[in-house]
Amino acid sequence: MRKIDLTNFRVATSETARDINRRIMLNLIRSHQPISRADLARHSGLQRSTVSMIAEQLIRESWVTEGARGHAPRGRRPRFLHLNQERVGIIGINIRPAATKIVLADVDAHFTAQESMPTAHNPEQFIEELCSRLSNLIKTHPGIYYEGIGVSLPGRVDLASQKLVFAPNLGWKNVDLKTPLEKATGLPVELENAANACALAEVWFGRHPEGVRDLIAVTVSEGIGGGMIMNGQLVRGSTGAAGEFGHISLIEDGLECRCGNRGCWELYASNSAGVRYYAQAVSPGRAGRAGARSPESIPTFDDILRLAGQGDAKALEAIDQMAHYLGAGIAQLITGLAPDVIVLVGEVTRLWNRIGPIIHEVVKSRSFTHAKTRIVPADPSAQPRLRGTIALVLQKHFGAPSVA
Amino acid sequence: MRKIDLTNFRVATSETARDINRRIMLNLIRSHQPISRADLARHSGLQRSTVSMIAEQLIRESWVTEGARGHAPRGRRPRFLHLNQERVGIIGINIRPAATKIVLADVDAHFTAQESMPTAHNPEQFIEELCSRLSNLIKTHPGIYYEGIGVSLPGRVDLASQKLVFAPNLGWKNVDLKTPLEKATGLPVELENAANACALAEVWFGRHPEGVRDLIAVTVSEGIGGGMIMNGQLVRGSTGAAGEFGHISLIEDGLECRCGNRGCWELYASNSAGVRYYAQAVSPGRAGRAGARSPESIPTFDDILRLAGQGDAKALEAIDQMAHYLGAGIAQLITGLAPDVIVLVGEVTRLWNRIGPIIHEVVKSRSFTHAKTRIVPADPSAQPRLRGTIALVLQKHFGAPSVA
DNA sequence: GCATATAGTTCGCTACTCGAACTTAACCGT
DNA sequence: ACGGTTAAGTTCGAGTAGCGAACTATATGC
Repeated sequence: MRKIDLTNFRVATSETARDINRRIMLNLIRSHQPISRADLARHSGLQRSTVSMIAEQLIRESWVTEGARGHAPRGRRPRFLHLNQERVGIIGINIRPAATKIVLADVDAHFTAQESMPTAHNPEQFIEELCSRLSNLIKTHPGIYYEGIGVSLPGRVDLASQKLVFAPNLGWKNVDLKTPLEKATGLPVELENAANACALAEVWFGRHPEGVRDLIAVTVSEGIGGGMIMNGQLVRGSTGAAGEFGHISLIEDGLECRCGNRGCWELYASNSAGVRYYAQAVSPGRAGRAGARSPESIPTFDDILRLAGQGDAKALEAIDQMAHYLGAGIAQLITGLAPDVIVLVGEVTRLWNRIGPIIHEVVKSRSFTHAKTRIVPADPSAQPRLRGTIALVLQKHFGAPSVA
Repeated sequence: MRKIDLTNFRVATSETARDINRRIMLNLIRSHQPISRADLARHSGLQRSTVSMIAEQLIRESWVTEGARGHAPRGRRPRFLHLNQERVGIIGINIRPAATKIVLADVDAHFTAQESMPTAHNPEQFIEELCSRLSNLIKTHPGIYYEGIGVSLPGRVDLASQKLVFAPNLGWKNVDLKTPLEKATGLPVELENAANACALAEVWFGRHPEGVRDLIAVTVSEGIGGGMIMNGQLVRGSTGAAGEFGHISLIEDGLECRCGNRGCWELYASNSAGVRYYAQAVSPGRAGRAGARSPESIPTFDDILRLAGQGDAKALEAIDQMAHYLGAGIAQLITGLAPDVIVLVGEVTRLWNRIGPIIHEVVKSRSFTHAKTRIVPADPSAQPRLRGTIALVLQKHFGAPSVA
């Protein structure tokens, strides 16, 4: 039960009922397609007449198409409905320090076009390049209803201004991406933190049972990020800063973090931590700064993953240590938030066979709660960040209507 | 934007619009009373005719009464509407190990009757006694529409079965309170964990600005409990176990907790911890179990609070240490969840002048986020747990309708 | 070819909101 | 005292939506 927000509510009009039932229909078609009108009526509890009216509307707006006739043992054969894959185009943009990916996706988050571009250090320059690529993408793919643009960012977005507040890995501060992109394309733009995008992707496209409404995505890369879905909706906190699990402190007097705190989770379980563990294992004497060594000799996290995959003892040790602390942090999340699912996102999940059992064991020994949280790795080939950007736009049509 | 739950949704009927607008009206009247129909129309954006229809309905159902005429500089004078204080009776029950309190409250959570009873060790016996007291309460207060019964419990309630899963301080396990109480009174019964009840009380009756939709209540007594409101609604997690912040681990290899984990927050910041700190300060040699001393010599937490209030150095030291760890835990909550407000509930808030600054300082040094979380003590005279039980029932009529 | 079963449509009824027109009730200046 | 002005509240016809019964369309099987 939600409290009505008197600073921001919407009254019901005569069209509200249709809006609600329309969204329910869209969702039922999405998850049961192909499906007949009669089955929709049975699943929803609405009258067949009402379902027919709504279906007609959805077909007119080409959200839905009427497909082949179905087979029935007796009686008139149903006419199946399904979502119109061709109609909807959603543009997803994933901005990362190394590169920015742009995709064109359909309603099922299948990518029909993909391209990559460098992420410029200068935001103005980057935006200019991005806008021209977007115009070009739209021009070369005509005949599509573009529903909007979703953007995933390595930083937090301010709720009120919709500006990127701070992205340490990009070196950007207070950048307004929304306005120029909307101007250049004429499409609505939704911005979201990368971890939040991953959480959305899992809820909307992940292979979780219906009824999973509390889910946490943990992104492990240079740092650790988090995205939370509680009661079926994204939790952003008062300013959009909720989910910064990378900076919860695991160790009271632990290592100093650039955030000002000590013992932050990401100092012990991120890819950077993995690199540090490996460096210490290789040369225990020179514990500490990896920067003290010459650049060539510093292995990347990818190197360590590869070595670990090949059975290198020291790489495995580093990975195991990371896994241990991943488990320790995840145990905290389970204790405090008791979600149905925690999804891990990041390169390290490639060694899930190795780290999965370690994580599960640590969690088991440290979280007493009766919550039966499943801990699973995200499929990296599914590109969770990009799929999240699609979910961001899809939500507007498939999400519960904002009412009261 | 919420995802529609296809396992549990409600379609809209022709009455849905009325239901939505009715709830909005009730909330507007609640927060602006006394208010005229015309002002309601202005605040809601509904037509005056629609407002009049709804108002008529609410008056007929005696949720609302028409009060005095207002004054206007020009034109017809408005007829003010306000909530009908007399009509609604909500019964609140707060079960604690020491005693159980029963209250009868009106719409504004003002208590019109209060009584206390011992909390029996045997749940069956307790329920029997409670039922007879409730029947008696209802009999002696006729002419009231009883809307329901809210119960606050020192333990977690299973979401599906609505049974009390486990209440360590009561020594109860798997107790079904709902069914017998509903049978005895004929009223709907809502159960909730005490910390969740406190969070609800703050959101519905607390003096926070409208628009506070993310709030955490932290209850400090023998242990530490937590209740979370995110996006304006209670977060219970997959099984109802969300909010067990007392068992997030602050210190990796800290003290062993009965939960099986180590370094749990409540071992360092609960009243029990305060008692331990004091014992250690008084006789540093015999660190550890307070049980080794004779019962008379063991000061209760209340004693320590009193001593600290009188300026006793060792009591103050114990309280300060508690405050330090309260701050450390709260910093974690702010980092991870970035709520608008954190409300502290418990006897220790009586020394807010002492502990407030310590908590704020620790939080400031440990949570880097840009979240501007306010940390405030709950007013103990307001009886947050009991008011929460009222909110629990009030929600049903004043909360957003469950739609889609 | 007729009984039966199921899918989908049509149509009158009811509930609801909108918005314009109308009624009611106050104040004010002459 | 009286009409002008203003705002509150009511009435009523139009539009939108869901319900449910009756109806049409189309399949199977004996």
